[in-house]
Amino acid sequence: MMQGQTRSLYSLRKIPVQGRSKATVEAVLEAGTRLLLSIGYDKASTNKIAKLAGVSVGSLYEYFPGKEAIFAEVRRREDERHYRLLMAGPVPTTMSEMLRLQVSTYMELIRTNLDLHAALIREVPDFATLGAESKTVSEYNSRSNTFMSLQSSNIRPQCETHIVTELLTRVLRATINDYALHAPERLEDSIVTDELLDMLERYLLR
Amino acid sequence: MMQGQTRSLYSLRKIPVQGRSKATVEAVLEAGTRLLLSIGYDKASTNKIAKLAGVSVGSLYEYFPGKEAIFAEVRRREDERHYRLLMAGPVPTTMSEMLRLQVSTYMELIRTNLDLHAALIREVPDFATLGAESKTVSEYNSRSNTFMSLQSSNIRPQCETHIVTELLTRVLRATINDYALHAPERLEDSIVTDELLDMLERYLLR
DNA sequence: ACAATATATGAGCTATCGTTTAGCTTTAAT
DNA sequence: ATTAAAGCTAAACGATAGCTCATATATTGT
Repeated sequence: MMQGQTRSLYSLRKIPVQGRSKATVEAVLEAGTRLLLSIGYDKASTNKIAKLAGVSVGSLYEYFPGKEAIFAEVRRREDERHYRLLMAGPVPTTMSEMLRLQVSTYMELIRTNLDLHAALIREVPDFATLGAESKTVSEYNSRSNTFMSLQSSNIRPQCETHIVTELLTRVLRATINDYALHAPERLEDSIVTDELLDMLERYLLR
Repeated sequence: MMQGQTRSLYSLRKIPVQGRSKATVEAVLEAGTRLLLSIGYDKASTNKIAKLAGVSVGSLYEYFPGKEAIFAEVRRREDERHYRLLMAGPVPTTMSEMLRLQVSTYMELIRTNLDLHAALIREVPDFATLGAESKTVSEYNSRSNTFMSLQSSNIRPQCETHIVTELLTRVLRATINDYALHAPERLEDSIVTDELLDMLERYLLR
């Protein structure tokens, strides 16, 4: 009499196999994004999303357990795009290049769709996208880990390296997010990028 | 035939004058805080808040235009507490002391009521508390501005000082917020405070 | 051709949302 | 003592939320 496992609020309920159902899912994601931008997270109900998508609510619930899952999926795709951008350019060879890659890539990601990212940062918790690591993500992570262990001797701070790495990552992401939400015009100002980078470099390097 | 001005969604609709109405407002704020912690922002409705406060919804709407205003007020009070903490200790005399004051005070503020602050950071937009600057806040700000202009010659970065100040402020706040939300246990680790402070100092000072 | 599976529909359910209102009680000022 | 202002109550409104289900159609594999 056991029911099926309790499913995550943030993942697909079932994966579409035929073409039309894939189209349904895409339409829902598209409409969800549009509504997120136009009326905001709170007022974007599943009914409205389905209507705008030209799909029945029933169909929506076939694939998504609720609206959180819709936006989590939108975010997941942006994350994917982020990692692809990180992999796209030349491979960094120095710590300094690595930092510059991180900063400029994340800035670029956000700047090319500022409103969407602002909404995602505000509304979609990042644990929503935890779990299922895509191929791109795990590939990047292993590349990154290898790089870090090679560079570890060039790092100034004396405390445990994972503390340092974590700090850098958080400062970078949180700060850029903060600008995106509260002072987006600054993201156009290369001085801010430069100063942030300068700060991270001075901290990290001898 | 003009209606009264459209009021802010985030400020009190009318200020309580008698003792019992002050008690009503306090009870609402208290209940709001409790519900925010127990069931979260989304599910904390005005009806539930009123019920828990032992007050009728009507009374609640007498003073608050909606639930945003309730939480905005909670946040305003925490902000006030923040500024009072900043003013409480000895006045900093060097840039380095100033940075340490900022970091340790904000950490302390958050750490003493982590769950509440996490919820506020997540849910209550900070523009909600804009406008009406309390006496404490404006007093602190003028003290701080005076200090900064005295110290400006000791600052390393060459770009405009308001860019630098803004960057420091954002890095500090956003990073600590990020730890509060995603890795609160780190806030207990003095190494993190030290490293963050180190980063800010190295950036700012010669 | 024929099942079996996948997909789509949308009316309609229950619950709760935010909010107003009419009437009642308490307090303060004269 | 009277009265105006301040405060309080709780029922009730319409709107909308999330979600299900009975039914129907499309696709697939054999």
